[in-house]
Parts: sequence; structure tokens; C-alpha cells
Amino acid sequence: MVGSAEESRFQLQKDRMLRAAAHCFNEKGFSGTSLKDVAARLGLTDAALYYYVRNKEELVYLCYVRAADIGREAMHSAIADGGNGMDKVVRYLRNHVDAMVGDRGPIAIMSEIPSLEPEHRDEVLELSRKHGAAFEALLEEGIADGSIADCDVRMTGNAIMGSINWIPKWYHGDTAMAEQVVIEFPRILSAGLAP
Amino acid sequence: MVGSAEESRFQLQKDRMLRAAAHCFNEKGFSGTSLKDVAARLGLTDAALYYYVRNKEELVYLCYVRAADIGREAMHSAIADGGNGMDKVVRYLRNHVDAMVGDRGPIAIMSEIPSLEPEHRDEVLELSRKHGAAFEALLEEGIADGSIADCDVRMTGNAIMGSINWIPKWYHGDTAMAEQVVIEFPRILSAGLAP
DNA sequence: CAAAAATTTTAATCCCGATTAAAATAATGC
DNA sequence: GCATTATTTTAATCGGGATTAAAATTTTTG
Repeated sequence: MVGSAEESRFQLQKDRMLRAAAHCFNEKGFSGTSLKDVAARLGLTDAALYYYVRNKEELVYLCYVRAADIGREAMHSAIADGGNGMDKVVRYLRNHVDAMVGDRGPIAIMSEIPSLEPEHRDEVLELSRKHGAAFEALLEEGIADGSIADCDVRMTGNAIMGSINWIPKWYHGDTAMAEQVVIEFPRILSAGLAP
Repeated sequence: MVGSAEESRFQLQKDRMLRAAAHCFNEKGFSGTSLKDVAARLGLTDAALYYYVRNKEELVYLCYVRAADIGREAMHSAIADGGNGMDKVVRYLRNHVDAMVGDRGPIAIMSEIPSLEPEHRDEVLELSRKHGAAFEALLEEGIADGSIADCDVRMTGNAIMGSINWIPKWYHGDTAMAEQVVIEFPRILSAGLAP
């Protein structure tokens, strides 16, 4: 029962749970989704969720960590592929949007960070801060190498990350639309950056 | 007590309440703010809020209607001032951002629409839809008159409105920053629209 | 100032969803 | 197949914030 296969089954089910939770939170709002709602999407009873998570707060926390992870992966992979600042920005945007509307989604919108336990809250805020800083660094890089026009990187970062973070508000798994989003969004968001 | 002055006192206090609520919701999250929190900001007891509103749901609903009103006013006034499509877009953005970070704020981020009562929810969704449509109409107008490059207006609208809607997430009444936001944001968001 | 209306508070109740404990079922290892 | 472990359910409890009713206070009116 402690073999890697079993571990994986547990983790798989836990991941399914996080995605079910993200779906519910995005769809029904946080206060509007009970553990029963999340469990129902998994064909389980609410009490069963406590096998995977200590309480509802931890469920939300894990959803947010997962969201942050996906953003970080998108960023990391974009940077690893090289190129100038603009290249990396566009690639990051494509990676992240692709993950959000693709098979890694849905991703929970982080609307309840403040009501997390202090340690969880601080950790998520830190992840969030780091991601924002990483994006701003890409902008700086682009400005330095001439691929991006000089601009207020803080504000530009806020603007672009806001667009990204808001996606779950209007995208609800319409796979026909997904392709369009992946193509258009990175273009639109980077259109204003050219020198 | 039914004179216009009294009516105004009631409305004034009610408006103060909506802003206190918006502040709390943005700052502490929806589930993290109790009516006691909102009341405390007004120097009142939680029970006192029931003089102004039937229940917490109605409080949220009114916060959202207020947010929608402010957006609509920004839009309306931008259109009234004439000019081409791009002019109107930029003016709308400036008006809206100015209202959000200025003395009309804070404005509640609409993260709990789904948990509103069905009629309230539908009404707010409709307001939201209408606002998005109005913005897309400005984009169409700009494309038609040549002031805006041809683009996917739906996606472009989603991108720009997302940036706007996310502002309360990172702007928390830092008045020194406010001016910068009003200047930079409309520029950044419209930079990608030029033909 | 006295009466009436408006506003707030005090002091409960209440209700629903989170949480828990123990039992039941399912999966796995030998 | 049997013992063990993993997973889920059943059936409660529990708690905290929303809500209410009645009383108190403040404001307004004439």
C-alpha cells in the first residue's frame, strides 16, 4: 500500500479533487460551494474529502498552490527556451494561457487569499509576489535588449497579470473557444509592448 | 423625517456602508468578512446594518450594482464627449480607473456573483454583460473609423476588462500611487490597439 | 418641550455547512 | 482466502456568524 502505484492513486485522486474544487469555486463562488458540491463532482460524500485534506481551508490553499505552480511552470519553461525578453514574455503568456484553458484547468481564481490561515496566506502571497516579480524581470530584460519599449514595468505587469488572472471568470471549459484564446490572448497582451 | 435632507442622510449612510463593505470584501475576502467587520468600520454594531439592508446577500448585491453603476457612468461620460472610437476607449478607461482609485472607491471585486439570489445574480450578470458589450461596441467603432486596428473584439474586450476588474486586487488606497495608475493604465491598455 | 419617527443596541436564537468518530466497504499483499 | 491497509460512508455533533425582536437612544418635528 505504500508502493509508488498506491501513492500515485492517492495523489491522482487528490489532484482530481483540487480540480473539482477549482471548478466549483470558479463556477459557484467560494461561499456558494460546500464540500458536498465538490464531493458530488467526484461521486463522493463530503466526509470523504477529509481523507485527502484536513479542512476546507486547506483545500482552498492547495488550489491556490496548484494555480501558482502552473504559473511558475509556464514561466520557467518560457525562460528555458531562450530568446530575447519579448520572446520570453510571449512564450510565457502562451504557456500560461494554454495551461489555464487546456487540460490542466480549471485553475482557481485567487479571491480568498485573505481568509487563509496566516502561514498559508503568507506563503501564497509570497508565491504570487515572486511570480509577479519574475514577469517584471522579463519586461526589464526586454527593455534592456530593445525588444520591448520602455514602460512602467510595475503597472504593465499589473495590467497583463490581471488579464490572465481574470480568465477563469469568463472561460468555462468551452473547448471550441480554447484554441482561439490561446492564439489571441498572447498576441493582444503583448501588442502594446513593442518598441 | 421624510424631507429630502433625511432621505439623503439615510442614503449617505447607506453609501458609506457599501463602501465599507467593498473595502472589507476586497481586503479580507468575502468569506473572511463578517457583518461585524463591516459595521466596525462604520462605528456601528452588526445588527445596525439590518436597518439598511435585508441581509448579507443584499449587501453584496448592492456593492455589485454600485460597481456596475460606476463602470456605466465612466462609459457613458466617455461616449458623451465624442471623438473617434479610440478617443472614447481611452477616455472610458481613464474615467473608470480614475473612479476606482479615486474618491468613489473602493469598488468591490465581483467574485461572488454566483452565490447571489437568482434574481440578483441574473441582474448583475446582465449589467456586466451589457457593460462588456458596450466596450466591444467602442472597439468596433474604432475599427470602423480606422482609429483602432482590426482585432478580435471579444478577446480584446476580455483582456482589457480583466485588467480593470483586477485592479482592486493590488490597489489598496495608496493615494500616492493613484495618480500613476490613472496615467499609466489607460495608456498601457490602449497601447496595443493602435492600427 | 413633548411626541413621533429614525436609528442603534442588546441579547438572544437559529441555521447550515464544516467537522468528527466510528463503522462499513473496497483494495492489496501474502 | 485471510489479514491488513486504504478508502468511503453513516450518523452525529458543533460552532460561528447571520438573523431577529424588543428595548434603548437619538434625532426630528411641531
